[in-house]
Amino acid sequence: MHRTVIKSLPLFETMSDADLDGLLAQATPRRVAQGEAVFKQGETATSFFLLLSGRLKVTQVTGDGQQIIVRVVHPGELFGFAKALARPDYPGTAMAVTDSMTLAWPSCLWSDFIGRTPLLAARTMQTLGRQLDEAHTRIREMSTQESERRVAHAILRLSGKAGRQEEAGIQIGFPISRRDIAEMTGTTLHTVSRILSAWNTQGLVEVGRQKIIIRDIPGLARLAEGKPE
Amino acid sequence: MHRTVIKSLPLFETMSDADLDGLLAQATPRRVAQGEAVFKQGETATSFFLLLSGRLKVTQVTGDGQQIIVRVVHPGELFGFAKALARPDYPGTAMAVTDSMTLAWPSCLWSDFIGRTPLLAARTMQTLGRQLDEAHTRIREMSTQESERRVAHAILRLSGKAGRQEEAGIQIGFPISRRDIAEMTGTTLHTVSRILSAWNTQGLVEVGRQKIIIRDIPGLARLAEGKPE
DNA sequence: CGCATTATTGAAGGAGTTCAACCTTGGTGG
DNA sequence: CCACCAAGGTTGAACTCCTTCAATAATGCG
Repeated sequence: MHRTVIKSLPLFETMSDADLDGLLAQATPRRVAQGEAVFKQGETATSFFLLLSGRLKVTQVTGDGQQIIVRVVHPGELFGFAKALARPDYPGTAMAVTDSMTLAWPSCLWSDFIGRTPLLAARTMQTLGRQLDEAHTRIREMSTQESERRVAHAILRLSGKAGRQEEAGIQIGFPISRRDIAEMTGTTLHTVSRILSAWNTQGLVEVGRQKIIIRDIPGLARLAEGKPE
Repeated sequence: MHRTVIKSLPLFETMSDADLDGLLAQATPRRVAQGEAVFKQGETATSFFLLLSGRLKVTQVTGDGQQIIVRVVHPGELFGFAKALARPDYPGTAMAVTDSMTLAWPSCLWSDFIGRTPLLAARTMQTLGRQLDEAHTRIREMSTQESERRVAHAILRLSGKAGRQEEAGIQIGFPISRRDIAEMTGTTLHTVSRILSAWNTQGLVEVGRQKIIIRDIPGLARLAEGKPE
């Protein structure tokens, strides 16, 4: 039933129809409503997942209650593969920011999953590598850049991954709050609010409740690069 | 010649002697003097490496010349496996902080390398996962903690990986400057200097030129956890 | 319609950066 | 062998970006 969707994903493109069917036979589809969690930080990792549609955010909470957004999961991406890290539990909480569809496999099938096609293992490693690269980018930005540039970078990244062309500009294709952006950039919702308000006045973006439309991508990019206006 | 050393690494423990010999036959050993680079950021990734002895730091430079330390490589760890990310170039510079020994394989052997033993692929993925986890920890710390706690965490982590028991306490087993710590924690060498001086006065550590001896691990741990003294 | 969630904005305060000057240490070469 | 110098380290003072605290407004869901 999801065959055609999955078949079109780069992750599975080299897999034969028979193998794919075998894989799908063991998967459980699940609908996740907005605001609902697929799994919670610290829970035993019983499954790993593929996001078919919608959007998730993966968060971590620190001992003293502070929260950060570790990753945004886009359709076609694997998530919750704690077994790859040889971890018994999920390191974060995966929550739907829009109504989403996931496919779940039991964790014990992980080695089977990546053993099936050598390419699948390689692809997964590449995904991991890309995430690592992104994490290092965030670290670099947090170390060296002021918050306005970090927010600009974050929004540009989101627009690339989840941008929808509208008349007014490119809109981030899922609800996103000031707090979310703050948790992605290592600042406070107050600072984000001030920055977005300023950009709104300058005509760079158009903001609303849980909504951001980018009107001037090059302008934002210039800000992100730290160039003078 | 390095057989016994390598054989004892967890990475290769399940490999047969014959396979190991095959692998070693294709590897090139190389001595790297302190301060010398194994590879530089942006260079074409012609090889991937294993650190036999010594210690490396992997750094990245931003467009505007700011530098951060992405990772410290300890003996027995793989590094420079850009091919796993399907990257053509090295994302950072690997520099020896002590005289080191490395083993290099041509990049084209990477798929052969991880294909040889399924376990090797799994292990590499776990390594990648651990690095990702560590990166997220750094992001979390940089988002939520003041610099003193971050420095405490960084030093505790180093002492765990490279600590040497001395009479005065546990010494970090390689030369490390204030600047290095600043580049690992996202602050300035000035701030690190002030923090270490204060700790020195309090008897938590004993500092010297490129040298740190930890005298009170529990005390540092308490600081790292943000507990009141 | 009411209330919770999200967002805005002002004011005050502080942690850390930046700038700057000076001190230490160890290695090198005259 | 010791004088010098570069690299590493310390420390003060000013400043600033961002957080924190606080109060108010807008939005949309039940």
